[in-house]
Amino acid sequence: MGTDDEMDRMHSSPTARPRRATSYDVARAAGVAQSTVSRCFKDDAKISAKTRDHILKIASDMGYTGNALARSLITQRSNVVGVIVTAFTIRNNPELIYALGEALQNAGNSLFLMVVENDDAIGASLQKAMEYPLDGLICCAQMPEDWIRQFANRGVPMVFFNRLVDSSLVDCITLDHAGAGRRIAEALYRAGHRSVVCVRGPERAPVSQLRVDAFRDRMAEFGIGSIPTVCTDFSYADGRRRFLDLVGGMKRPDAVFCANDQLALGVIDACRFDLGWRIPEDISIIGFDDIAEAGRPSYALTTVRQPIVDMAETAASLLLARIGDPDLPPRRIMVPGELIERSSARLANGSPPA
Amino acid sequence: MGTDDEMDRMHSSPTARPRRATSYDVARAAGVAQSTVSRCFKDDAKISAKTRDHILKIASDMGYTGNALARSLITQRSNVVGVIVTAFTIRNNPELIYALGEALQNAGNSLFLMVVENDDAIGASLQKAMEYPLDGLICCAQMPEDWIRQFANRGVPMVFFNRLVDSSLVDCITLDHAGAGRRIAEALYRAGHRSVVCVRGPERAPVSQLRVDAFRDRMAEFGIGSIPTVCTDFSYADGRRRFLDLVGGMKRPDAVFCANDQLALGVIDACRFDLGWRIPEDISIIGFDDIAEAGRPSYALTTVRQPIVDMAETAASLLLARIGDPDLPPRRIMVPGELIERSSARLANGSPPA
DNA sequence: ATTTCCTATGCATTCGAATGCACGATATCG
DNA sequence: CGATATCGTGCATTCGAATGCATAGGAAAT
Repeated sequence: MGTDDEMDRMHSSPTARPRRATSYDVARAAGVAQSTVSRCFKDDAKISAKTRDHILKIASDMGYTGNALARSLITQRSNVVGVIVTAFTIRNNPELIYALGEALQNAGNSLFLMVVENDDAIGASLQKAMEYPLDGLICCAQMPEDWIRQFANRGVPMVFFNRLVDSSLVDCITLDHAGAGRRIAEALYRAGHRSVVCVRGPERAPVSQLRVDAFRDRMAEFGIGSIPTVCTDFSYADGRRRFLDLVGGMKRPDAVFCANDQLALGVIDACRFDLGWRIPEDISIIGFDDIAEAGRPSYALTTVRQPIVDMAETAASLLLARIGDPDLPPRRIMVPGELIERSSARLANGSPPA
Repeated sequence: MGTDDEMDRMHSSPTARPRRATSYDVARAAGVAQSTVSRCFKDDAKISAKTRDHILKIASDMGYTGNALARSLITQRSNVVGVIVTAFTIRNNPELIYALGEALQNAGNSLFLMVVENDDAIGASLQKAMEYPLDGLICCAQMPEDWIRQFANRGVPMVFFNRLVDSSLVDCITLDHAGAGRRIAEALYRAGHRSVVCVRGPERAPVSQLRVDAFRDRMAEFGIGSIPTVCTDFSYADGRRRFLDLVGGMKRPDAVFCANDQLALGVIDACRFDLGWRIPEDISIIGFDDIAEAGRPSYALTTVRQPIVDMAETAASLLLARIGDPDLPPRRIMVPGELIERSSARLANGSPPA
């Protein structure tokens, strides 16, 4: 014979969303108090082995699982970390997402992902991130100062990834984009290249700015002041197209510096398939990032390696450390980019190109 | 002169995590009840314009934001959707994550991302997903039957992506992998290819199985029963290496069917750079997915297009629809794969290869 | 057998927002 | 001017788990 309770449940409307068992349900079934059930799932709790086993058995029979929401509400700790990424980052560095996920999950955290079209469209995501009591935030996009202050006021630790934020309230990890840009300028100049062009990313993309501006500044120091440059959306197709537009009206340049590898691949294909130029005999091409395709023999792209997985792991541990101790001094890590010499550019010391 | 309250805050320990303003704080400051503050943020609430403006002003001054946790607890609706993806999916179809994120975010939902190394390592993520009261789940990995039943029991709508689940409890959307596999077999056979090999994904990867098994079955129907096949981890490097192992001990085959494009790119490079075989004159190569690189002139890979962004959007709307109405009949959508003919395979009717 | 002590358990409160209900104030009508 | 409807607000409860405090019960010590 069922109790009234059971009858109630059986006769409830078929469309009613099934209710999950709560600690009260388990407590009632086990003949103990709710607090005792709660204590079953804490390691340090003082509870007799007998009761614990009894309750655990019943809990598992009923399919009971703690409710993370209720728990977070009372403990003031959600174990959820927000991650903000741009469309570009997802497409260009998918590995980053996976590495962040692994690192955070292994430390017992969950990942609240916010995707944004670009750095300017971050508003709605930040609003969401505010309403959700996140334990921390890893941001791979630019964030306005006042938002940073708001998060800081609420004690939400933040780590910026490839965005150097000028604030003592947050941690940063970034590649040394500028340093690598200079390095490339030096390498090209030393190898005798004098007529150089640049294929940038979007006008306001910080990463592209840093890379290309440093390159141009260093070249200017070498006396090479005029460097034809074109902006793109960072994609293969746009790189190919705009490069063709750029060189359409000029003498063939010696070398091209591209703000990322996708662009460089586009430029390579433009040279090979549209212009009939040989690489690197006719023109040197250098990219940035060292994505998987750059290493393939069809492209063999000379580029700067961005150790994205290492950086992701570092970002995660920076954040976890600060969650553990909010009073840590702000840290800003700058990772050097390694120049990977393949065969898309003549970099060896030699006679200047004809 | 500060009030006592202010003094308290200033003298509190520097390590104390700052407390965010609650609806009670706002209520006190505005001289109203907490319930009135709460009503300010609901559209349908009956509240005078005057009070609303007054409260909203104070709320914004105090930097008040609703607490999504507390709200979800009482409304039984979290507006958070779980997404489970494998490492392979992230690497191979990063676009999927972005498209899902966009679709879900535009509908007012947030994304709870769980990354898993492969289909077998899904357990921990499912545990997390259970504890979190998610409004729904999009799963791009295989899930054991009993877990599916558990989620269903709790009324969590689920959509499987590229995993055909034999359960009336969930929705599915998947490419017609088998159909496309057969299609490729037909195309190759019709073009005269008789000596064919396969480069598969991991032994137990469902997607690889469907594609390759259907291909082999169809070939068998044509009387081509023995098809040398090798398993890989789905990566470029493994594809290249294992293909070389495979063909090392045999006469050059007419054609290769690869379970995905990464593998096909590896095979192409193996032919070109390791074996010196011309494509497609010496050998036809067909891939699967139509990733970005497949379309580039350096590869010009003939492949099956998987419309991943469309599929992601469909998956999101399937889920949102079911969240809105749990009694919808289970739907299983099978998307046809379009054969994209580029120049890595001879498919035109012609004389059989020498 | 009595006291002491400790362990295991229950009780009550808390986290922050949503909401049904009651009630007071104001507007509307006869 | 009084009766009634309407609108706005407050009160109290709820969601589900965690935890400080009180206490019952048993074991150990005397």
